[in-house]
Formats: sequence, structure tokens, C-alpha cells
Amino acid sequence: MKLKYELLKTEKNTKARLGIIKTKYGDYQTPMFMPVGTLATVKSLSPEEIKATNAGIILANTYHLWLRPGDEVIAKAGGLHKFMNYNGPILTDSGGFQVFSLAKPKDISEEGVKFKNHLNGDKLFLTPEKSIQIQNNLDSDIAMSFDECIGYPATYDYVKQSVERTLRWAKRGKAVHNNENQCLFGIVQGGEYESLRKKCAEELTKMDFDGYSIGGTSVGEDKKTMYKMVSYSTKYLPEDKIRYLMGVGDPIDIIEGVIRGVDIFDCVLPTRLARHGNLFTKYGKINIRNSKYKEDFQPISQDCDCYTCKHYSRSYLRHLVVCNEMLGARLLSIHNIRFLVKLTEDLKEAIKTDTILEYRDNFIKNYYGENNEY
RNA sequence: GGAGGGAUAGCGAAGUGGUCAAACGCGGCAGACUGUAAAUCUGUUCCUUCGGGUUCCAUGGUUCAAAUCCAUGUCCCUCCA
Repeated sequence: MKLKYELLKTEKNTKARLGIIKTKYGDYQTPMFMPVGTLATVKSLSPEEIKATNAGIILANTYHLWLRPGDEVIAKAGGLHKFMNYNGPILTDSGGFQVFSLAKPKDISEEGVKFKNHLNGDKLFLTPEKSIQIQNNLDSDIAMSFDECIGYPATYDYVKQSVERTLRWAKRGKAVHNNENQCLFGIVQGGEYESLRKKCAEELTKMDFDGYSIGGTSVGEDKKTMYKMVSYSTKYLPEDKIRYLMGVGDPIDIIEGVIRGVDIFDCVLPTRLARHGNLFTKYGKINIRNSKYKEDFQPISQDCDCYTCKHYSRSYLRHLVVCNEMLGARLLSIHNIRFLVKLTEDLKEAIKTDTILEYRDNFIKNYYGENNEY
């Protein structure tokens, strides 16, 4: 069964939306944050631990799973859910982001993208059709169109031809997509240019996807530009479909995204930062390795309800991280994911009470301090 | 008792006349990270009022110049008896 989205409410003062995603695993409210599990694992966490953060959908990656263990293996295992023992919705990215992070301009052609296998140097060729076929084998709940994610800055002319190609790729992918149980999302590109974002969003909408992603953000641009990119995209997307801002997970970016009409987000940030010793708190990010936490026996956050905060002190967590103990990465990941999930839960309440702008201002005051330059 | 080897920054370890305040690793202290080539990467780590000052076991010497050569001493290690 395909998952379904329903818009419940739009906030009075902004474009923020409260919605619900109905799936065979249960119903999930939006706005929502989705943890990233590129290689069919949210690094260091078991499915039970992921669920304990109250996260719903998780991500996996087409490119990475294609290489290892191979989508055929996962198909034989009975699909990604069974393979990784995740009894919840899974979204697969198309490999489009790897076009940005791994491929060079000369590797990108109309037909598809040449990759050098980053593990052994083998030559690989990924096409829109191939990406959809892999995602079909993975049997994720939401598949992404294969797009070209470009960096910033990029010239209007380059972005224009790139958007046109992304649209052709979206069409090709959709043409071969035939998994009744899997949603397929189109991806809005267009860089910082409103006319291109508009064109991309409108053309994708005509193709009638199950949902729409906003891509090409957090690729080097400043926050103001990113927010413009988001606004230029949501403005031209249909109200009755999910909007997904890809790869964005800085707390303030999530809030600003929601205000601009985004429903779901994913990001490696909480888990990567955790592995690097950084933690989200209401009062800003902290680096738990800092010596000032050596004898700090309070939890990361007094008011956090995560497993880590309920049971462990900063001092102990610092000890684990400094000693490079695996449990450290795990406990910190739990906290960071819970922080972002909780943030979206708070945003839902703010939408219900039409107070999201106050919520944002208050959040910024705490997160960056009274005299912040934000 | 005899023969040999060694002592370098918090630790390990290069360097054996000038380009040496001294490679590199670890440890320490900070920073970065946004659809994960990331348990990664970057900076910093004698003192300093940023002009400079004081270092390579100690003391004395050779030299324009010494971590580097010589003498003596101290301590450590290996082998032989």
C-alpha cells in the first residue's frame, strides 16, 4: 500500500503546514525529521533505538546500496525493511546527491552519470531508469527521481540546462516506475533562480508525482539564499502533496523551512555531529569533548526526554567520546536525533496554535544568544 | 670487573656543525561538518607584554656558528665475567 498525505492545517501567519502521512506502518504527523541511514543503517543505532526517538521515516541511499551489498541481494532478502529489520517507512534517495559529491561535470551526460566506484575504482553508469529500478528492488516506500544536484554558485545558463535535464530525467524515471506500493517524488532544482525553480516545480507538478522534493540546497550558499530557494520552490508546488526539503537539518533551517511550507526533512547532521562529539541543545551546539565538561555531571539538557539525557552525564559522555568508545557515538546520536524530532513536534504545536513566528524568535534567542547576529 | 649503546618538547621518536624553536606519531587544547567516499577533516600545542626570550641530561671547552664536535660528571640499557 502506498502511503498517503493529507494536509490538516496551514498556519495563520505563515505557510507552515500541519499534515499527516498515512502508511501501513502507522500514521505520522508532519512536519517531520527523517534520520539518514545511507547504508541501510542509521549509523550506530538499532531500529528500536531509532523508534525510541519517535522518528518515523528513515532514509537509505540507492547509490550506496547498489554498490554494497547490491540491490539484488536486498531484493532476495525480501526488501530493505526486512533486510535491515526496520518496521517503518523508508525513503530512498536516488543517487542524485552523489552526482554532486562524487561525479565531475564531464561525467554527466544526457543519458546518465558516470561514477567511479569509490570503493574499488570500477566504472559505473547510473541512469534515471537504473535508479528507479534499484529503488524498486530495494522496495522502499518513497523513491526519489534521479536528479542533478548542482553546487552554488552556478550560472543561470548552467542551472537552466541542468533543470531541463533533471526534468527529462524525472520523466524518464516516472515512465519506468511501476511499483504499486512505492511513491515516487520529483525533485525541484533551479539553484537560486526563481524563474527556474518555478519552471521546475510547475513542470514536475504536471507530471503528477506523489510528492515533491526541494533539492540543490545546503551546497555552499548562505542561509538567506537557501531560504529563498525554498520559498521559490514551495510557492509553485501543489498544496495537497508532501514537500520534502532534502538534506537540511540544521535546527534553524528546519524551522525556516517549515515556515516556508516544507513538511519533511532529512539530514546526516545529527548523526555525523554525534560521531564527532557535537550535541544540539536549546542553547546552541556544544562540543562534549571540551575539557569544561570533564566534571560536569548534569545531563546534556535538563529538559530533554531522550534516553541519553535520562541516564547519562556530560562527564560520562565526554569520557566515552574522548576514549573513542562506540557507545559514545550511539548515545550522542540518540540525543541529536531526538532533539530534531522533538523540534518538529514543537513546531506542530506552534502550527496548531498559530504561534510559529514567536516560536522561531524564541528559539533563535536561546540558540544563538540574546545578541545574535542571525 | 670488562665491552658497547643511549639521554631531544607531556610521551614516543627523527635530526649528528649553520637553512633548528627542532620532522613525524601519540597525547592535550580548540574548530568545522546540512539528500554520509566522514567514528572524518582542519588548526594549535616551550615562554612571551608578540619586540623578543630561554631550550635538545649537567658542567666546561672547540668554533664566526653546537641538539650535532671534544672533556669530565650523572643516570639508563645490552652483552661478557
